[in-house]
Amino acid sequence: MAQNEKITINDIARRTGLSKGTVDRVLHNRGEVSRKSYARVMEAIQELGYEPNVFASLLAKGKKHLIAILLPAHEPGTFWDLAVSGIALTTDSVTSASLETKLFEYDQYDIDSFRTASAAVLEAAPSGVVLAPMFQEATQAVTEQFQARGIPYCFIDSRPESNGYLAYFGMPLHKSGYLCADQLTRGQDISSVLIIRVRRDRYQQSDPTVNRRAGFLDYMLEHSPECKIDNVFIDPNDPAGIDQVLESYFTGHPDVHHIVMFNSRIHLVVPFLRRHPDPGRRVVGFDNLKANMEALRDGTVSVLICQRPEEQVRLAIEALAEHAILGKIPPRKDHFMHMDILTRYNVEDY
Amino acid sequence: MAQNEKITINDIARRTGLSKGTVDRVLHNRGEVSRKSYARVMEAIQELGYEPNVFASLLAKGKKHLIAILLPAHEPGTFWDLAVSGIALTTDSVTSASLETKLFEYDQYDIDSFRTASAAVLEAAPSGVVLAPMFQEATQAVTEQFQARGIPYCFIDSRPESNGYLAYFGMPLHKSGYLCADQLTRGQDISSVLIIRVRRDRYQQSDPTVNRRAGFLDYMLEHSPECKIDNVFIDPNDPAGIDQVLESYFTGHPDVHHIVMFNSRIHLVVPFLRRHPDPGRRVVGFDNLKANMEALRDGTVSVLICQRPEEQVRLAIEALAEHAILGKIPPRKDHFMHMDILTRYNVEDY
DNA sequence: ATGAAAGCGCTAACAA
DNA sequence: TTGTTAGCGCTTTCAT
Repeated sequence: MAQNEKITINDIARRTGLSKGTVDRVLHNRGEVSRKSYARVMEAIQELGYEPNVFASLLAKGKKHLIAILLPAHEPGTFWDLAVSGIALTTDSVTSASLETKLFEYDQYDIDSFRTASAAVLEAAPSGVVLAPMFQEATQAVTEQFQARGIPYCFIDSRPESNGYLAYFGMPLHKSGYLCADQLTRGQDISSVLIIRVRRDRYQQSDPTVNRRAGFLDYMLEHSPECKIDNVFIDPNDPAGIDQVLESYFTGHPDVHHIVMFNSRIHLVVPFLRRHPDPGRRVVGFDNLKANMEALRDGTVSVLICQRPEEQVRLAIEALAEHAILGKIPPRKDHFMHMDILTRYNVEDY
Repeated sequence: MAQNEKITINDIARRTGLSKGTVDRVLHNRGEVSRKSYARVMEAIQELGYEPNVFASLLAKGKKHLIAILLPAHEPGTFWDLAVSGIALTTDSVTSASLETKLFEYDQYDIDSFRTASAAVLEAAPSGVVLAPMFQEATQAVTEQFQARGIPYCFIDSRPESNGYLAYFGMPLHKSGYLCADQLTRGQDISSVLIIRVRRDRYQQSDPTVNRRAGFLDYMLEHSPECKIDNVFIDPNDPAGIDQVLESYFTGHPDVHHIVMFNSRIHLVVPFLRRHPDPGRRVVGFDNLKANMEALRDGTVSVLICQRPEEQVRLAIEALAEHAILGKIPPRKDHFMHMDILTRYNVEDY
């Protein structure tokens, strides 16, 4: 397959009787080349099987590419904290010599902070940006800017309906709800489930959990149509309130042993569950937050469905890097990541 | 953190009043440098915060590193077929410009073919080798050769007791048996299990499944001590015989609904199971062979526990590459990979 | 023990 | 439109 001796642009210059300069021009088709020369060069490239030497190229241009990462602030122990930790994974030490990443954070409950952060990204004029679509219109607005300036961008976690992105890396949401239901019920008939939800304010946020919930309900309808499904709402910032809500629910429904939560915050209810043990209980949540994993270890949570957010950002960065450095376009746009099932017996090496 | 302007060996040459040549000598400490110069250079490196430019380095030496992959022949649809497919994952297009991989295959049932393949590897004088320890002594023998010649090597899948390897990537075997038992029983009490085993000949092979089985039995002892555990042996090359064995077992034990197999070949019994459906049956196997995944999809197999062999070889190659190109030593030697739990509801995106 | 100099393959600025 | 040339940062050979 590989030529025995490496073909260089010198070889193809000689072969065509043109100069390195001209060859380089056609290689990066930056015009200023006659049709005829162009054709000759292309032909020689084919025949000789020329392949550019990335190292030489990178060395010669000596550019550092900037990849901007635009995400909600990563409070320790949150989902976004996990995602951010993925930035470090791009240590592909070689690539990294010509890559620089910069994190732009915003308050996921404050659309203005998002706008500010977006402006900063544009200001930085990166070669690519990784982002999660939190605020629908505002996201739409920035990405239009990106397109106008020819800056490629990748979505992670979820993905708007728009179409100009280079690639998307995330979990298939509807399916994840389906899987979640199967894990909760173990494929057996159950009579009642409690869904714990976070009260959402009118933040104009997109809510990825609605699809998840839909998947869950679809499964239940198909497999356990008789099952009674209750919903309860909690406020993440009010631990006492959480206790109260659960306390009152469970005194009213001592027979409910199946609990599920569709976002990453199952850990919020763990303290209550720990104080009210129930050997017959089964709890399923999402995402490998540290607090969640701990609850898995001690058995408070039965199953966690995870999506490796770090991998998602790593892959997004890599896609962008390959695009910036080598001009590659990912063959597929949408990359649905595998959903990992975590139990106490396989958490350790995650 | 990063210096504003990139520091080069010229900078440090100038700073020390020495030449590029000398600086290079200390950088790669290849002697021929006076203590004094050495110290001066080291000091300057510290002060200026010099970091080598990988591209320039690679360009200048223009060497291609060869990584040898020494594995059992990858009959399509087998475990090793999956592993081999991981070689392609090392397309880290940048790195790959200076990396070449070569696959050396042998018959896993023929120790002589292994010896021949090993010899070929040594002949090729690679910069690193990835291997799985199939034959204990023979493996010991080659790796000693590797060490003698300063060739670093990584184990995948399993790992001998020896110690000279650069890194190991594989599944925690005992734990995988434990997890397997939990998935089979769903944490509930069960009264009987059938373990299907492959009759092993006296091939002097190492058998990774014994640890797995041990983990499984430990779990059962702890959680379902009353459970009756049967074993049945099949011959992979005799489909008719397989049917017969199962037929006769199940007519004698119609009450056994839990089936498990500790190697990657659960697909061997799938045809029989398909012909004898049992809605109450639960089957757990290992590894994402195509045939296994199919059985998962149609419900014949309930759960598959997988270890991403492709990832293992990718990681091993990368470790070797980093070592060869950049002289990096992986911080950890043993990398136990996460065990993926696959059900019909999350196979699709695997 | 050290320095000088010729590349590695490609890019980009400048001439022609 | 095309050719020439000076690097990019590092390695390596050959003098000294």
